[in-house]
Amino acid sequence: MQDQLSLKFGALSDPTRRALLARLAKGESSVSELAKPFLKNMSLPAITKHLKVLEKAGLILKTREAQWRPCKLNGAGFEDITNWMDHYRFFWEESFDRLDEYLKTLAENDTTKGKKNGRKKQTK
Amino acid sequence: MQDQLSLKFGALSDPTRRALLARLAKGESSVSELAKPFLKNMSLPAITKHLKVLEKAGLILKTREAQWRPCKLNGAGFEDITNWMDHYRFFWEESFDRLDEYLKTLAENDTTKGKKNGRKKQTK
DNA sequence: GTTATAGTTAACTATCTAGTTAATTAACCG
DNA sequence: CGGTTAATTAACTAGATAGTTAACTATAAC
Repeated sequence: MQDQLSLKFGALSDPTRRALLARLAKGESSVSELAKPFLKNMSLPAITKHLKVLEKAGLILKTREAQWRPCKLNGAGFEDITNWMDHYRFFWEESFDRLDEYLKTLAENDTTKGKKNGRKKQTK
Repeated sequence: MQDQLSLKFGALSDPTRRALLARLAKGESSVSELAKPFLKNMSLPAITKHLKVLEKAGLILKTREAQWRPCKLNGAGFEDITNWMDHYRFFWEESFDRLDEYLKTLAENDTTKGKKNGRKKQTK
């Protein structure tokens, strides 16, 4: 898995790494601070490795400050995956349209009028 | 790697699978038709496996028609990854803003000295 | 039924991944 | 200096992944 896009998607395919990113989305943080919530489930070297994967993928940046290694999100690192995703956004939205149509059909048989297209993200 | 999001990102972390999706974005296709461009580099069972990964991740749908197994994109399967990405879109866009500002700075003092904060990590 | 086409499954292998513990490097503190 | 804190590196392991070839299933076509 050598190309950047594969490295990035690969990096995102692990829940621990996604959780680390979520934490970093709230602000810069040191390795041990980042590790804290995970130390019940895994060791510090495991976190070091996860961070290295994220760094190689270009999703985070690591700097040095005394004995700490503050990490932060690398916003620019999300560009290419976002661009890739955008090619498929159409299909996803289309699937909403089809759902809309289906619901409208249901609604019609119900003598009720359709509500207007509530396309929303967040389904969590 | 069990959760859906991990399955999806994992599925996307392979260039062959992304190429298969790109092909399917142009329309439904059978397994051997999909496989054709890859048969110089890998066997048909390899493609069967890749398709299975994509199917398990919910990114494609496979049906039956006589002896063929037409595959197509599952638009709805892209929803959760798109939603996940949207949480980070802000950071990516922010990085554009910073770049803008930086370029503006350059433009202003054309005779400048050093770069203030070397962005390392290429974007390739 | 036999043969051809489309695709999957089985069995195996090499490499990668995600974790471990133990040892090591590096910076700071008194 | 010696000790503490922060983090990495090394060496190893279990299990997943991506590929192989060979054998199999299923539908169609004669």
